[in-house]
Amino acid sequence: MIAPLQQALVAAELPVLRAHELSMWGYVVLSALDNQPIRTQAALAEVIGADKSRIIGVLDELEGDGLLERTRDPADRRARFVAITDEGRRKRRAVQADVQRNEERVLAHLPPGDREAFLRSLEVLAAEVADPATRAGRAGTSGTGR
Amino acid sequence: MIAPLQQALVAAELPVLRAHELSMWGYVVLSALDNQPIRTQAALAEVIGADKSRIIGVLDELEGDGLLERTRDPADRRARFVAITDEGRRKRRAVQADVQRNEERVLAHLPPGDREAFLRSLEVLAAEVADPATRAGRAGTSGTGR
DNA sequence: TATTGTTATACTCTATAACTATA
DNA sequence: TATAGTTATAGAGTATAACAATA
Repeated sequence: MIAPLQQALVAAELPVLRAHELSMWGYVVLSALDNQPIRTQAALAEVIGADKSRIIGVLDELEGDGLLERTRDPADRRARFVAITDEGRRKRRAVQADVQRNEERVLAHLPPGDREAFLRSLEVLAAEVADPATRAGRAGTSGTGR
Repeated sequence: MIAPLQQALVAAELPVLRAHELSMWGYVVLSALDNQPIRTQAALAEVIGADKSRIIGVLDELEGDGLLERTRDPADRRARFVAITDEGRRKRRAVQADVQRNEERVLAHLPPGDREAFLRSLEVLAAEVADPATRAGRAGTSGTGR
């Protein structure tokens, strides 16, 4: 049941992102950087659950649009700080507002009590899968195998 | 929040499917056929939200494993009936049992009330995205259904 | 030798467009 | 001409491997 739901949510959000000239991953990156400062690109990649090589084109584009800045770490000249700019923050929040409007429309037909419980449950479950150790022992869904 | 959740659920179910030597789409097809009889491959493809050309390899494999049968429609020799076999039904239900065990483990940490509301909401939302006409508030499918 | 960021390559899914055989 | 099923081709997205600079 979750699969078609996510599919529909993504489909509903794509036009919003396109209107702001932002890719899906671009939005994910800006959101991660707006939520907390992240030092290196590798750390950023891990936070958003992507491969480090996968976000490079995204970072190039965001930097070209002035939405973030990359600066070399003087202490370790291999690494690059990556930080969201004020303009990036503005754009991220504008997009987020539109996206949330979309989501509220989807949730509009749930009874208020169910709706609250649904969102609360989503947070619990998302935290659970993000870090299985946070909840009671060994959920065991982390076997990525490779 | 939904994206990583689905990702985790799929990741958790892949080993189950592999243990039963069944592909993701194979499971989807068997489930659709077990829920209701479907006449043509095109109709089946639409029910599961896939392109008609995409399920052919899946059907070939399922048929080779004796999990479903394809027979020509005598009235229209272009079309092929597609029906799940008893063995297919057995396999589908065995897999479903394992999959549900997985899902229950994920949901185990929700308070009972939230858990019920969560599943209830999922059903509402899934139906909503599957058939947007229901969004007007249980208007039913009285009229010309497409 | 190991690590950060980068580039290049290969693989998986998916969608689209031809092709056949019937109608 | 149109349709059901099939096959072939092309594209997006992703993962993996090789690479350069620095440690």
